[in-house]
Amino acid sequence: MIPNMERTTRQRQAIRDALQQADRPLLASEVLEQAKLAVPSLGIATVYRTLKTLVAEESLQIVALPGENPRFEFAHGHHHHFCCQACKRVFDVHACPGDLSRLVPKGFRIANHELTLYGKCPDCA
Amino acid sequence: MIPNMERTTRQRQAIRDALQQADRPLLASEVLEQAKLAVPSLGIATVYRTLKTLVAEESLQIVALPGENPRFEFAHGHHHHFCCQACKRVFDVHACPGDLSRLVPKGFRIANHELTLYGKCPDCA
DNA sequence: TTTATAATGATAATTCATTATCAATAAAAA
DNA sequence: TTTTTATTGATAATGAATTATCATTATAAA
Repeated sequence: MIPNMERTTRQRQAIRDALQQADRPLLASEVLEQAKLAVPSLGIATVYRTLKTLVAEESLQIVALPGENPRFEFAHGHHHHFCCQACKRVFDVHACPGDLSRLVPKGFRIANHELTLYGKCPDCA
Repeated sequence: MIPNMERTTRQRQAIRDALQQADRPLLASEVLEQAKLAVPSLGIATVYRTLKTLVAEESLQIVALPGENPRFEFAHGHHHHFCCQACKRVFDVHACPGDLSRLVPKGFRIANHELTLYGKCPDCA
């Protein structure tokens, strides 16, 4: 069901490249769009298949923003995201607000957190 | 298409009550479950219709957590959410980390932010 | 009450992202 | 090369949330 990628194909390489070269998480549709530049015949089914395999082997992380379809990026530690309200692109934010335990009432135990910033990116500001 | 609620009905009252009495945002399914206690015949279509109207008139806010269906709560200013990994309930967090502009590179302009905390609530800790 | 019609609720339809199907293609072993 | 079979891609199917339909019911005005 999930192919284990025994063979190297142009399609898979193009999908990896698209994700590697983007410095931000990509939607499946964005991966298709980018990878099509290298392999115009690429189909969306291959994109989903490959994303699923890369997630299964923990090479890719899923970035789920509120109310948005999942985005994908190669795993690289704890970080947050900035969503440009103009161009809709999502950027990685490598800084972190740190300990947030002061925000919750006694009794709540924080194990993790996700922060999404909204605004204008440098290109759109 | 979106009814403007000219009439008061038991169903609408039950839906309002469910949302008002919960101190946390509810899924459409949770609204149905709660409101059914008052009006057992209540159907899911009426829940969605009423939620849509209340959102349209800006009485309700939509709370979109990463990878989750939308939740609904009566509007009450800027706040954040805590998602219990055990019971899956979402709690309001009224504190806020404050200014986060230090987290983003020069050129990014932050207009808003959403913070989701994950962990165990007092009941589950 | 009686009447007009807004609202309900069962359920069919829709939407849309994702997955399965399968004949054709291509990677890599023989 | 030739062969084997993993992979592809067009597209049909699926799944799940939400919305539309419409006959029936109930609100509130007359």
